[in-house]
Amino acid sequence: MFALVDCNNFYVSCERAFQPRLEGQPVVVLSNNDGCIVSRSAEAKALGIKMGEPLFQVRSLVEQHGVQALSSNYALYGDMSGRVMGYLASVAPELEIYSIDEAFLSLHGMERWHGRLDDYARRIRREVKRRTHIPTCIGLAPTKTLAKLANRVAKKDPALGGVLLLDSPERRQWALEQVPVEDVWGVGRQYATKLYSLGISTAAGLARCSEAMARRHLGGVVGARLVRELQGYPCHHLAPSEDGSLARQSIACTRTFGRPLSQFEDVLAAVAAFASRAAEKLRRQESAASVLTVFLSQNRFGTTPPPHTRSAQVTLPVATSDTTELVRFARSLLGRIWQPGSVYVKAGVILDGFESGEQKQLSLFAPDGSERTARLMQKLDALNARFGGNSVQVAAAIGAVGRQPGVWKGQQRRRSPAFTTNWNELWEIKA
DNA sequence: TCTGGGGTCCTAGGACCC
DNA sequence: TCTGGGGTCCTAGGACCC
Repeated sequence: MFALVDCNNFYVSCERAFQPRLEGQPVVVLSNNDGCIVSRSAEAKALGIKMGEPLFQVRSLVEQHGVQALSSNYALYGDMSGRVMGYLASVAPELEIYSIDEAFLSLHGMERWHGRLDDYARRIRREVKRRTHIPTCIGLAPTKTLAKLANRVAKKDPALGGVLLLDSPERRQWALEQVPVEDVWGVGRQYATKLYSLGISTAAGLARCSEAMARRHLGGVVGARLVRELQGYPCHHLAPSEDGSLARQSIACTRTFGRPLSQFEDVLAAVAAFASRAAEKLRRQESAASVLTVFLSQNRFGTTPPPHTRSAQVTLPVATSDTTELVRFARSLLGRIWQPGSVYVKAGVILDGFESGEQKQLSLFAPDGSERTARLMQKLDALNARFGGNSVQVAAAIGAVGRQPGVWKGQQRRRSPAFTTNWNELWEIKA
């Protein structure tokens, strides 16, 4: 039996955990540059504010109803996520951290120790709330896809008290009939449109599909597995994370600038900073990358024909996690795609092609100096961990001498304090 | 005026080989 | 003009996820 634990309105709930005045209020959390809505409280949803909607399009609604709009504070959310996941890791033998606010648990055979699994889930839910102030819903079912579906039903139906267990054919059928097909895990816009045109509008309808039909219309083997999972035959297993961290196969750092940029030095400073961040993440998971991509985008709104994203990629002679080296390659790739006179709104750096364990052995014989570099990078990470953010950077990330630094950075006018992660912004308890 | 930032997996098709 | 039948590896792009 799988359990999916999903935090409700996670970013908003994190903010509320430290700002009780937000309780009961319509609240939204905004994306980078305060651009789009990425998390909504129930009250904000009730006002008709949609997920992913640009703030400026709902400005009047926000003002009219006094919606609290907060800039995102990822240091806070990451820290809160760690607390929730840390507790969940203690309630089941295996945990797969699926995203910042969701985890799959394997509860196989746990009835023996904990009695009815839905009762056990209710206790977990209560305890997460008590420890972190984060509300959750829990779906329990024989497959991951059904656990997602159970979770979704539990979330929509208050009578269920946040927990739904699908342990009989009747319960399962009942739940499948509740859920529109577009809300099934793995069915996006394209597939939903296709399914509706085939007369399939609910999860129950999709579960009745033949394998041939699923293969034909839903991306081959992906669709076949999806239908099997809805029928109760597990095709996806748990990918447990040993220490709570996830080893990624690619690492990206991309941002929309605070304002459009046309000076090479300004964009270079951004790209160098992105490469540095990506290298940091890379070292944290003890990987080394052999493929580096840099891209630049122009404004994609209100222009015809749609403007391009230019990108360039290089395969490195030797996989590395050395910031200075990655920044050097990133700079040269940027030079390749840079077009003087163009105006750019966004850039990004992507690391790929991580080396495997055996390949890493070879680096023992890497050119002289690699060990020195490794020690330097350790010190760099330690300093930045201790003094915060970007205390120590490579020069290119700061920008040319005499230029204003970080002009690519956006504004976060509505950010809450970093209650848990910054000494200067600790939560104050007034006596 | 203002429009996010990460990730995953799979497939098709081309290059290349025998 | 006719011009096999495999196999592998790689990449670009599409679809999905939160």
